[in-house]
Amino acid sequence: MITKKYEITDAELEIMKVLWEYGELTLNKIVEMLSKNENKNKSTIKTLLYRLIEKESVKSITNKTKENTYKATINEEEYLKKANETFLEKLYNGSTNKLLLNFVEEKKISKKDLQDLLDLIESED
Amino acid sequence: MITKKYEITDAELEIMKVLWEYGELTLNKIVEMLSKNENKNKSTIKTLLYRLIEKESVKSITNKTKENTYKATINEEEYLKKANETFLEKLYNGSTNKLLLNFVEEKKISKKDLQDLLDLIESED
DNA sequence: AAATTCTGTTTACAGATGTAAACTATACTT
DNA sequence: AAGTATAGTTTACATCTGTAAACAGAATTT
Repeated sequence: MITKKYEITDAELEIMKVLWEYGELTLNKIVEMLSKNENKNKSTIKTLLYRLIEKESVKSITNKTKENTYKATINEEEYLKKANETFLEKLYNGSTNKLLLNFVEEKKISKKDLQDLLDLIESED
Repeated sequence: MITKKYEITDAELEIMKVLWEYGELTLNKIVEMLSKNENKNKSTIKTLLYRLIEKESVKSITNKTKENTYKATINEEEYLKKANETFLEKLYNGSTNKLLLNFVEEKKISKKDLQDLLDLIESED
C-alpha cells in the first residue's frame, strides 16, 4: 500500500511544524500559532489539515470537549531524514560530500563549524 | 522585473542537468542523453524545453543546419546555491549547522568526511 | 425553542506540473 | 513538384497545490 504520509507540500509543512513543536492542538490553537508567522485564512488551514489527515500524516482526535484535537502521526526526524535524502538525490546525485563542498565554497559552513562538529563527534564516542 | 529563471520544476531540472553537463545541444541529443535515465516521450521533453525557454532558463539558437540548439542561460552553481538556500530555509530555518548535525546523526557524514573537508580548507588558505 | 454561531466536512477554483498530442512550416525523398 | 517526414510551436488535459467559500450538524445565546 502506497502511503503519502511523507509527501507534504510547502503549505502543509507549516502546519506540521506547529504540530511537531507543540504536540496535540485544536484547530484554533493551530491557527493561533500559525498567525504569528504566516497569514492564512482559517478556512485555508482547515483544508490543509484535512489533506494531511487524508494522507495520514495527521490524525484527528475526538474529545469530550467541543473541539477535536489534531496530532502528527509522523515525527519530524523521520520526515527530515527523507526530505534530506530526496534533496540530496535530486541535486547532488546522493552525494553528501558534493553538497558539503558546495556549502563550504559558498561560505555557508566555516572552518569553525566543521571543527565544532568534529569535536562533538569525538566527545560522543 | 520578476524572473522565473531559477524556478525550475523537477521534470525541467532533468533537462537542465544534461544542458549543464553537455553544453549546447539539439533537441534530439537532449532526448538521447535523457533516455539513458529517464523514460520520457520526446514530445514531453519538447514541452519542458519550451517552458524553460519561456522562463529564460534556456535559450534556443538557430543554426544553418536544420536543427536548433538549446543552451542553459543560468549556470549550475548559481542554481544550486539558490536551491540550497531554499531547502535550508524551508527545513532548517536557514541554519546550516542544524542540517549538518542532522546529517551526522543520520550517519550521512562521517568523521573522515569532515576531516577531509577541514584539510581541504586548510590547504586552501 | 428559535436564532445564531461555531466545528467539522465538502466543494470550488485558478494556477502549476507532468505528460503528450495536434498543428504548422520547413526539409528531405522519390 | 508532390508526398512524406521532421523540427518547431501551440494546445490539451488530468492531477496537484494554494487559497478559500459553502454546507451541515452540534453547541451557545437570547
